[in-house]
Amino acid sequence: MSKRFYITTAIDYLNGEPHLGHAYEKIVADVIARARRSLGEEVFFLTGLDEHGRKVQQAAEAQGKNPQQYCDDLASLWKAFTAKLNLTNDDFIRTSESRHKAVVQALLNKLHAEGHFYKGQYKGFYSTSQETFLTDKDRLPDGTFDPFYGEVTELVEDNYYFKLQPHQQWLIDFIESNPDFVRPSYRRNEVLGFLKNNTLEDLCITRPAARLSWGIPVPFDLDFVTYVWFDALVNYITVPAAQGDPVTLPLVPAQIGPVESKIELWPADVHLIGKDILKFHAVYWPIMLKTLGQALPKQLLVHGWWQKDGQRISKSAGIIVDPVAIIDEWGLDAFRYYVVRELDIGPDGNWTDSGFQARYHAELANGLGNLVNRSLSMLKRYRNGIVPRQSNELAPEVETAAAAVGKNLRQFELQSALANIWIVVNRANRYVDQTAPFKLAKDPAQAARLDEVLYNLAETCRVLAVLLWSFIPSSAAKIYAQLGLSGLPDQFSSTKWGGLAARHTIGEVSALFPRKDQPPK
RNA sequence: CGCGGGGUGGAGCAGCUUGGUAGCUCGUCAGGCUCAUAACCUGAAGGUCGUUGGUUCAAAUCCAACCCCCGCAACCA
Repeated sequence: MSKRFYITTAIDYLNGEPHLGHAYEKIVADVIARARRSLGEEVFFLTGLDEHGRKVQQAAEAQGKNPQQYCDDLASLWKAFTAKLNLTNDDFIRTSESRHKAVVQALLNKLHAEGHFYKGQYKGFYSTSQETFLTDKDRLPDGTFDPFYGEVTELVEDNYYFKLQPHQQWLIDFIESNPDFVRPSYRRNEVLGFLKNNTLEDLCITRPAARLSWGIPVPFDLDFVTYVWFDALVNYITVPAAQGDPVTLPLVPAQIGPVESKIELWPADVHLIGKDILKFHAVYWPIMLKTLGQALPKQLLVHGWWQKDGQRISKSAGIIVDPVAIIDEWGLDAFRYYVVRELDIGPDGNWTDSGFQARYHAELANGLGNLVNRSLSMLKRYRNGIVPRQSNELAPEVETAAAAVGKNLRQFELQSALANIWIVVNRANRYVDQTAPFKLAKDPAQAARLDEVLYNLAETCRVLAVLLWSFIPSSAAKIYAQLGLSGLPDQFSSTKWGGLAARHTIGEVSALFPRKDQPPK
């Protein structure tokens, strides 16, 4: 068995409900995963939750729950959300799971034994009421701390530190010699700029258990729990280990569950992350992996943030986009389509309700939906839904576009892929006008020509379903069903022209994306 | 001299890596069509591509300087 294409998302910190940003990242990952499978690769898609840390502990206490119970309750909500998004993840990691603890502890022991850690003192200003350290950035203009923090005292505590400084130079060299390691390139420049202009400070990888109990105990010193970021990053390798990936076995001497599969995953092909956590993934994670003797991930794909109406998303200010509400009103595929079409992977984007509705109507309803509807309706009406013999008039253009889409998908250019798909949609709509099948139908002498036109339209719809599969799978499946085809349009190779057989009978026709000119309420 | 992102017809964006008729969606105006989800198609108006200078036969695209906007505490991808 060969190594699978392994793609991960960031694991979401469990202190609230999923919002637009979470949904976006997961959908992008899912589109990439589906596309790779469609292109014939074996894929493993991982997402999950980051559950440890002070904020979770506090939130649990506020609700009178123990942290595990609090996490279990919220985790079921988040898992339901992945289903809501129709994600095809192959596993779902939770950092409070025993398999994860086992791996984190094994890695800590290994690194400790090899001398990568040392015990040192941390000195800082500590707010007892908020249970947090403050820095100079937290000071008010007059130098004091906000009364919100209560009594602030200078506190000294022991912690374990991970030596990073020895790793700075090779990491710079690695990033410079691997231009695709961080994408887009401006994010790569950002990391290089940081590494070249700063001396790496050692990473504090523990917290005193007396102060923070909700974490993974440090196996060689039970007075401490693991720092959440060290804990969280390891998730990417926990799952390969749990799946029996041979290259991770040296890290986990103890078996951590049923390991019959031996799926080869590591190194990850893509870590899809937000721009805010780039440093953890581009600096700390590579160093951790290198010291563990593991290969580095092939690529960090860094996406931007969404704004809403030009303003930063903010729960406290009520500036939010609730993905569940949008999906319930407009359908999942409309949501999946919009976020991928509107925002390229990299820049920040801006959600507006009017922009969403404009794309829904112009591109999904009027463009794609109407094309399928008019094409198949005419086939139904003029030929009783029976596919005429093959005609290749649109084949060259459709195949050219399909090739471009295939290339886009391989390179994670999802926005461009959709643009190329819509070239086909627009071409086919123009074709209807140019050939006017509704006029041909009135003239018995034009029957052969009408057959040609109807075949080209139906076959174009079929190819569109295959091209659209990764993005809007339910709608792509609906197109296949309306064409009377069994199975799913999930193999890119079937974009090859001529898949519809003569004399095949299509299914029932209905609107894919109904217009909503009078929005409810 | 902190770091980064951005400034393209009325709105929102793509194009810039690998210089060579400025493209997309919406909106506006005029026309066509009637198969289809008041959908589709055609044409038109509208841009000194932030400013200035440079490289070049040729720059939105490369280089330099400058101007303006946004993000970099927390909730948060």
